[in-house]
Amino acid sequence: MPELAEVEFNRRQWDPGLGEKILRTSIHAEKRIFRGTDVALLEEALKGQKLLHSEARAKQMLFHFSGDLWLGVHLGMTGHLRVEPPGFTPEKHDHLALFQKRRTLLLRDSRLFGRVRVEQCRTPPEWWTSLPPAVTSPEWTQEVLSTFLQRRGKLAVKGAILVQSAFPGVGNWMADEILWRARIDPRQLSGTLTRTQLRRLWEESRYVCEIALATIAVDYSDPPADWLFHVRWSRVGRCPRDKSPLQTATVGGRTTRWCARCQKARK
DNA sequence: CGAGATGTTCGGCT
DNA sequence: AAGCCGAACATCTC
Repeated sequence: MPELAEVEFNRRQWDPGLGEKILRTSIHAEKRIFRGTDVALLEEALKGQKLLHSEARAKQMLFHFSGDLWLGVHLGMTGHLRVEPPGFTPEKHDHLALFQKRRTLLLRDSRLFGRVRVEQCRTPPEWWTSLPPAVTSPEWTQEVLSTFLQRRGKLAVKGAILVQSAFPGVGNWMADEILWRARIDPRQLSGTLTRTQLRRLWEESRYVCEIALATIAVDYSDPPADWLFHVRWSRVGRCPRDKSPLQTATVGGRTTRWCARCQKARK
């Protein structure tokens, strides 16, 4: 479920708990999502602290608590956040539970590809502050994009879009959406994009991120009806533009869907 | 019942 | 030697 906008949506699920104390926590400490994490901080230090603020960037979330505590959450492939009534008994895959007086904040992740981290420090942790500039930010220029694509010239452009240091927050469906809108064949090599293709890739990357954040992130509502999004999971999907059947193949290591008629490899 | 899934990381190979 | 590729991680669903 979680790419850029879904991550932002999940972050908001814990908003009802802002400004309120954590009375106690419950964690499945031996699970993989806590690898490399000081679970003692979660089990002890968080007690009595208030949830002050939260933020999402790329596929990461950061929750700030009093006592200089910072909780980082990555949802992996199957993670999600939700709220249940106070005293809720965590279920099999509810690996982290924060109990407040009026509700329970939960993280569920069945496949355990996600990650939880905790740190105690004055300022936000380094892994957070060193995240790359958002695709929608002014720093994400055509120039920066061009340099990156040249450096990864032998990589299929689909694979390049999945590189988080260059397209923070963009995942598999967003990559397909961007390429479909930019009319670029996902198999085309990054180093061979024409100037026009580069400009379209830049524009559509920003557009897809912006609109996803304005729809999915807010209330999980659908992006516009003409997006590939609505057909890319159907067995016999057709291109929203020309109605020709979508192609399916593994590109850049992931299942990729595109329209062979309007996404042409150019040289 | 087997294949595949909206993600990351590691190890091997070029 | 940077960088590409496939495998592994763990569980559920179609």
